[in-house]
Amino acid sequence: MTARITINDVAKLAGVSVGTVSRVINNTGCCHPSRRKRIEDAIRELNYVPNLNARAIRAVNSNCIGILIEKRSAENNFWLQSLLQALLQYIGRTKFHSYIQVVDSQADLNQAMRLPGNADGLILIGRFEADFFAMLERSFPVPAVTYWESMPYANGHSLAVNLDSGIRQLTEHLLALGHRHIGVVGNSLGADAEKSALFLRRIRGYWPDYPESLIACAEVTDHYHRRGAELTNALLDRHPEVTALFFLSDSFVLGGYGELNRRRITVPDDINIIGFDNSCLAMSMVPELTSVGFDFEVLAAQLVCSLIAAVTPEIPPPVFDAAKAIELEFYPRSSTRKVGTRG
Amino acid sequence: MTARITINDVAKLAGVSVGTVSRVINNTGCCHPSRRKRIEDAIRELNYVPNLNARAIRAVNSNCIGILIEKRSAENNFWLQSLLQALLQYIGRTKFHSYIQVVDSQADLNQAMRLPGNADGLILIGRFEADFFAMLERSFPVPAVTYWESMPYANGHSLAVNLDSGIRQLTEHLLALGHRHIGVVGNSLGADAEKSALFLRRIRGYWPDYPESLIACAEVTDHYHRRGAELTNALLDRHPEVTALFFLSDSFVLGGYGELNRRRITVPDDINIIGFDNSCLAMSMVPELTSVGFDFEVLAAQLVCSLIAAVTPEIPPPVFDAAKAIELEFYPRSSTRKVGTRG
DNA sequence: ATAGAAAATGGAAACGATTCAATATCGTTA
DNA sequence: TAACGATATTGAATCGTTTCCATTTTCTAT
Repeated sequence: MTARITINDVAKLAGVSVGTVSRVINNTGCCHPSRRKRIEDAIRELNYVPNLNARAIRAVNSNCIGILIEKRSAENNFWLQSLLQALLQYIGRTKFHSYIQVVDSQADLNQAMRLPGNADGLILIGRFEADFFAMLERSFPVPAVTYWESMPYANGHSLAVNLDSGIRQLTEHLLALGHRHIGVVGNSLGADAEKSALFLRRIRGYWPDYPESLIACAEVTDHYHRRGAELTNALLDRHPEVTALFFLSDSFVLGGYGELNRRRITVPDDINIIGFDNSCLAMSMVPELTSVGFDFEVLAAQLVCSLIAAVTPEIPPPVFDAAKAIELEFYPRSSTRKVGTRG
Repeated sequence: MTARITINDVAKLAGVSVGTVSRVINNTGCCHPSRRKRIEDAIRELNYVPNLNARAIRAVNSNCIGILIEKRSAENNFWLQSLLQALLQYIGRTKFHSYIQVVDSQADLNQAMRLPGNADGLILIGRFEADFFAMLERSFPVPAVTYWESMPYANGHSLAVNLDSGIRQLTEHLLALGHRHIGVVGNSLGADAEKSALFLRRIRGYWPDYPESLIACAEVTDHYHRRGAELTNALLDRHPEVTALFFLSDSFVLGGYGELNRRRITVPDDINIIGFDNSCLAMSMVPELTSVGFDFEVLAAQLVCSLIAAVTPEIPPPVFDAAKAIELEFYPRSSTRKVGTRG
């Protein structure tokens, strides 16, 4: 385990001072071309890589974005992977680098001591406790962004989400295909509650008699798959006439799908299904799942852009207008089809 | 954006020197109880959090484990999430903290400049190019562990995997249930090739006439789900007599499952299916997927323990014998059942 | 009460980078 | 050629921490 190569080694080999090397690396100030070449050669020859820790201590900004994921959000969901991928890809196109950290917002805040805290700004994914924000504000006073849930945090900025327009698109899609008996399977907690309420209001606008019993929601905190199967089972017993199922979270889809297979009900021939989240599951299933959800590339771009804007006030305004609400996109795929038609 | 609180602030408030504060925080050396309490109070009052960057520069070890994920492995697979979760959980029980970084092993190695490189050791997930190891060896001379694939890297250590014993368990399970016509769906590239070869050898031990046409493998680099459906389709056309399907990677399961649904073939009543990887998909499907794969908690423990052992030679030998090959576990679930029985 | 050992503490160097003030170099013009 | 401004470069201070060494305090045993 040889010693790590430092900027001093480079300076010595190139026969210049460390300050000059630093300036060449960061492209700040000028440098004589011949000298610059000598330094760059030395860097290449030694395989020098700057120590980002040392840089982060001294420099005003570390060019690092921290991605904090709430622990529970890291479990039992299929969209996280897609979002992370999009975030990392977008960050990769900027001058920033990033690290990911999973934090347990409920646990003893002492564990927060483990936060590297060298980031210029934070992207928060999932729902954090208020205590956590308080700790963040005191101990890591850097800008932060999230979406959906607002942040009780001075340096925090939350992107608004236009949930209702997504629900509207979905409702209109199903109605346009000729569906009337649309069942809903989901959680009665958290975001799902908001979704089902919006859906109910929407569909009653078209069909005032839509019965609440078509909505099969229960309090679910784990075993989403199994509960998805159970809820689907109960719903189909209660309303055998349903022609479409709306799963409020993709986590419920697999269970519901299994129940359909058990009953030898085929998608989309016998029944249409639609998900929510646009997770990787939606694209991986066969037939592919029609879904409402974020365009993760857009969401990632929004989050990163508005964070960078907050971190470096001198840069021009971000590509995306952070003040504008994020729209949910509608992704029609092969799990929905006009009623009565066959593939 | 107030200034960050440093160890100096704590020392001033507690009326001691920074050295003493540092010693109290790190529990190194002794400290008078009354003074210790005063310091701890000051830390609490100021919400002081040590700057891990500064620590990492000075200290011989940063108590940080870097998790490097090869980019392609982060896409289109369902086991990564389970493994990461297990890794983070296990690391959380040690004195180490961690960061995750997705690196594109194929991209210009300049992007490697973005590696924080403050880690005491690295856990590598996925298949990296040889160039990457060379870069790692020169620029980040810290111990690293991975599994399955061996590492052409001086400081690297790869845990061996006993693939064959996992295949044996699976084969014996299916034969014990009465299956003879077992179809295989998977990739003809990479690890899947190894798996199918081992399976073929195994099953011919019991059933010498097992025809190679039951193995439906093709070169797949993306759209695993769709290819899974296509391969399953072709296989069922060719061999309508199959009573069990072995999916070499869980990525193929969703597509295959969709094809079964389309044909109104029910699992496990009409056909049994078995996966490989023990991904979160296996537990999320209904019926739950019988699978062969790593017990991710064990794998995570092995990886972390052997890395920690490499990082701190003075600690007692790890809980797990790093020299011993990792066994694949067999997880019987409800997607397999004795032939001819009904639920 | 006191010597000596043990424990606790303070002060300063060091880690590897950036950055700023001071200095050196260069090219241009009077 | 000397003076000047512009540009390059150096050297040192600095960031927040750990760690070493010297010093002071406390404890124990005579």
